[in-house]
Amino acid sequence: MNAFTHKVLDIVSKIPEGKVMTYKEVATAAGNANASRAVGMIMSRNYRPDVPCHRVIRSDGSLAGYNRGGAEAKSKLLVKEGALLNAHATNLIHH
DNA sequence: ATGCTGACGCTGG
DNA sequence: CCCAGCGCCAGCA
Repeated sequence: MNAFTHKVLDIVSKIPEGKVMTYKEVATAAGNANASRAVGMIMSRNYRPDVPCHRVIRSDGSLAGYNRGGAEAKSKLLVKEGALLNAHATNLIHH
């Protein structure tokens, strides 16, 4: 994989519990502010257990997807960690 | 190599 | 507030 992808995985793996980053934030930190879309692609295809991809959400606060239990499990994890503070997004996922 | 796809993001109507 | 249209990039067929 290229440097960008590697960096993205590295950054995501370093997101502390209780905190979240947006796809854009990750993309920017990885060196390409406009590769937010690619970041999502990496998360969906290049998933691994050491990369807490559930802590990566959209800029608008919504959760996008999760390849390991669905948006449902993702929201539960975030709420549990105290990272999901957006009531609207939470409600959005929790029906 | 070429084209399409998608866990995105922003602007405009 | 909701929806449609573009631009961007790394995978994959």
